[in-house]
Amino acid sequence: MNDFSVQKPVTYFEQIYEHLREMIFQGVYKPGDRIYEAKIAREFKISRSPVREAVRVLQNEGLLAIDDKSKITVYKPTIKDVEDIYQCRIVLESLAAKLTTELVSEDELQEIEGTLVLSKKFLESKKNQNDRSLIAENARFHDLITQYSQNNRLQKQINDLWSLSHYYRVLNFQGENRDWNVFNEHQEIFHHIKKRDSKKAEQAMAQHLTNDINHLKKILQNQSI
Amino acid sequence: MNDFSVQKPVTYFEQIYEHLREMIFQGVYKPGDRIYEAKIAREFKISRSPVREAVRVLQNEGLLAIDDKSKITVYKPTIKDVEDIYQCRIVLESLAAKLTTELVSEDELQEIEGTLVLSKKFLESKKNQNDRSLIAENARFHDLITQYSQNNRLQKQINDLWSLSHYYRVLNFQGENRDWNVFNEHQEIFHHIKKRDSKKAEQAMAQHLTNDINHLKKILQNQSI
DNA sequence: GATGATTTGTGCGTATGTATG
DNA sequence: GCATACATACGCACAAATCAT
Repeated sequence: MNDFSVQKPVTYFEQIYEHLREMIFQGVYKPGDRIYEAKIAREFKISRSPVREAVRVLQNEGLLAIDDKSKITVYKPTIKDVEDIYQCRIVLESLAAKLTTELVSEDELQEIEGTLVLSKKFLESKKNQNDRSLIAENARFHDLITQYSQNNRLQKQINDLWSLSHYYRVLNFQGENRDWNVFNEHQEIFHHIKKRDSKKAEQAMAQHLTNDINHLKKILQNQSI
Repeated sequence: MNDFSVQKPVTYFEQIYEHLREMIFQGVYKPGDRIYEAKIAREFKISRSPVREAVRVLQNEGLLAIDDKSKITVYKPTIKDVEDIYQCRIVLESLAAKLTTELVSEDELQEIEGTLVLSKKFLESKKNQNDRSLIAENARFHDLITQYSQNNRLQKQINDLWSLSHYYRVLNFQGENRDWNVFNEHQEIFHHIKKRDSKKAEQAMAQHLTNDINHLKKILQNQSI
């Protein structure tokens, strides 16, 4: 007996949707860049129909903007937008931290701890700035806490916001010791989760994200982006 | 000189998107109902392309579900889903109440108070159950508070959640005096906003929504929907 | 501006899959 | 099982709007 079963082929729509998302996250498409339906369709040798559908969805999510002349561009958040996004993230991710503290299993705790161990390793061995793997590990920390909250809707809401602030994630680690500060804040959050103190976990998450946005604002002011 | 300028014609896509949303809200399409792209296209004598795009977007929002056989149905939340949605609404709408308290103008305060005055009128004159205008006025109360928070992202997040729980909104007013209780809770929230006590406004909103979901769960258990 | 090349909005046909008798 | 009806996924064509020359 085996578990083989025929899978639904992934539609072009889904593939293009994921692809565009990835391109935006990885910075291949940068904020403000123009996107062409037709060009993407040609690139993958498919018709424009599935591409159009993907574009509409990404626009609804906010990752793409379509102006009154139907010009499609990659979303470029203003500073005010980023502040708005963070205000939402603060309350939603704090909720996630609270729920996760109440529900997390031992195995899951280990998973979270794993990201901290790795982060520390990266930090200590790090000579170069803007280490991608560190950023990824930090993202994973937040992501696991979101997942373990066992609230699908919360997960989607947080993910959407997360996507929208992708552009600023890298900036967040610039400046004196912000990387180590983030690490310490993550450790504190984890500590409270492990101690099953949901109230403190919630507060630590809120504080962490508040620090994030404050730090980000300081950096953005300096380089007047 | 006048301010005339030519407007972009509203695309079929947008019109269909709004239309489907409305149909779902108004209960013309009920949870679980199947939807046919082709049928909608025929109904409005347009092609299926714009309809497809609208359907994709609504699926992404969660209002429509597309199963592994591409069958399109109206989203039917489980009780767990509703609880998840409310957990999110509680933190987001509390944030909205807080922000609005800090930012609201005198005119806007009057707008909010207006919904309370109308609600009261409807309640007192009401002999029949499930008064549509009362429900609409209550929705407007929440909507104004969300708007006046001046956080666009928050507004979109709350609106999406709101859409997803539309189906249960009517149930919320069933049962002994729940309609009056809702009114009193709204009045309390308004009171704190007017007094510019953002902390209390926030708490009152959280309490109100907590009462809502508890009431809803009680009703759902009884009729084992 | 006028012209030609793109690009988007929409209509429509075909292939493939699913349900039903 | 088979044939028919119908639904969706995708490709393609055309018109109108836009942009560059």
